[in-house]
Amino acid sequence: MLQVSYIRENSEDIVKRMTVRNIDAQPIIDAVLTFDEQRRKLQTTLDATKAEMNTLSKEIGNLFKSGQAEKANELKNKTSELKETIKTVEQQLNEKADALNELLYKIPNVPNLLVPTGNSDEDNLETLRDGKMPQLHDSALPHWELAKKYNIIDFELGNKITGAGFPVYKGKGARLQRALIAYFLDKNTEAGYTEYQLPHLVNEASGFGTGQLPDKEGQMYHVMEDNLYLIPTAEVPGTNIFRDVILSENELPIGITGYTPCFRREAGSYGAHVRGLNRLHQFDKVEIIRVEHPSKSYEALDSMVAHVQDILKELELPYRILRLCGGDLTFASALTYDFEVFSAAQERWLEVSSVSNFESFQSNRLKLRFKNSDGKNELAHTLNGSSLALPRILASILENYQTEDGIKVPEVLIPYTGFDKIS
RNA sequence: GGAGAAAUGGCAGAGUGGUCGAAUGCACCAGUCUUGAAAACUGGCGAGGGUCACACCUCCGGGGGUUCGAAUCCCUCUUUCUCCGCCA
Repeated sequence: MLQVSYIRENSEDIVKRMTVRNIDAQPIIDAVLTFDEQRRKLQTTLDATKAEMNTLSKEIGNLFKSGQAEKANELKNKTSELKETIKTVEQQLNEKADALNELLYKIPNVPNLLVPTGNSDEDNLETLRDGKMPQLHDSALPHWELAKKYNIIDFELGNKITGAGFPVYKGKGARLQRALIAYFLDKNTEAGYTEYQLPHLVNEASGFGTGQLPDKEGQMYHVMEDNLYLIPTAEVPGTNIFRDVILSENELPIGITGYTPCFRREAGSYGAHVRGLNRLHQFDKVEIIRVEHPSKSYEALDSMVAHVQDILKELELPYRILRLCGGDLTFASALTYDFEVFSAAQERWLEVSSVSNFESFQSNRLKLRFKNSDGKNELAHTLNGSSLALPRILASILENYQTEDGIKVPEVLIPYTGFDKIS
C-alpha cells in the first residue's frame, strides 16, 4: 500500500499516473486526504488530553506521597472527565484510522512512467522476441496428448485422487519436473540468489503482508482448523521473511530463491484454454525475490529480466518479453515484464514468468525498512519474479521438442534428467 | 494432546503500582589518544505518531480489564522452554 505521506505530497501526480491503469483516483485520493487530516487532528487532541492526564496523575502521586490525601482526592475527581474525553476521542480516532486504512488497501501501486496505457493483455508492449520457432511434423500433438502417448502425466489419475487441476507426473515426466526444478535453482544460485526452503502454509499476518489478504482470500486454499493458507506462490513466505525487519544499508541487496508448489483455487476459470498444464490448482514454481535500495531497484529489475532471458535461451525455447500495460498490471506492481514462451502445437504464447518491481508498495505493508546513510529508517524496495514456473515450460518443451519418434530433452537438462529422449 | 515455567531494547539481563522508555553488560556509531589499529577514556545508541525544530503522545509478546497512575495486578490469546504422550 502507498504511504500516506507520499499521497499527501504527490496527490496530483498520482492521479495523473493512475489514468494509465484506467482509474480515476481523484475521489479516493481526496477521501484519503480528508480522513488523514481528520485523523491527525483527533490525534493531536488525544495527545494533549493524555498529556494533561499524565501530569495530573503525577501530581496525585506526589500529593499522596507527601501525605496530602485530601488534595489528591480532589484532583482525582477531575480525572474522570478527562478519562471520558480520552475514551470518546480514541474511539473516533480508531474509526478514522480504520476508514483510512480501508481506503489505502484499495489503492493500487502507482505505475512507473514506462508502463504503457491500455486495457487488457492485447495492449501489452512487446519489447523483445527471440529464439527459433520450431518446425513440427504433420502429426504433432498438443502436450496433453503427448502426456498420454508417452505416459508421463496423468490428468485423470489426479482427478481421481484429488480433482481437476492436480495432475500426476509419472516416470520420465516426474523426472523431468525434478530436473527442471534443480536446473532452475542451480541457475539462480549461480546468479547470486540464496536458496531457501520455505513453508507451504502461511498464517494470516503473512497473507496481509504480501497483499493476498484481505481482498483475495478467495484465490487461496484456506485451512480453517488452524487458520492457515496454502501459498499461491513462494513470494508469500519468501517476502514475509522480511516482515517487520529493519536492515542495515550494507545488507542490501538481498536475493533469495526457492522452489515451492503453488496452490491456487482459480475460481471462475474454465474452458479450452485451461486444458492440460495451462492452468492448474497445484503447480511447481521456482521464485526469485530481491530486496533492494530504492535507488537500485530498477537496475535490479533489468538484471532479473536478463537472468530469466538467459534461462529461456539455454532451454532454446522461442520467447517474447512484454511490458505490461496499465490495465494488465497487477495491483502491487509498478512495472512488470512478462515472459511468454511459444507453444508450437497449441500455436499460442504461454506466460511462464512475471517479473515485477513493487517499489515500496509491499515493504510499506511489511514494514521492511533499512537504515539509510542519514541514520533514518527508509522503506526498501522489493521485487520478485518466476525463474521459472514449471507447467507451461514443461508444456512448451514437450510440444516444441517433439519428433516423430519421441520428445528430445533440451541439452542443458540432460545432466539433470539422465536421459535425452522420452519415447 | 496433558502438566509446569517463561516472554523486557541488536543480544544478554535487572526491574512487582508513581520520579521507568526502562539499570547494567556486550555489540554498534562518533570523538580523544595513536603513524594506523587494539586497549583505555568521553559521548551517542529502539520504534511509530507529531513538530520547521522542540514540546507532547504511544509501544516492555498480542488483545482486553482494574487504577488518578500498569513493564509491574487480573482475564484472554499467541509463542518459546522443560516433562509426559504420540510420531516421519
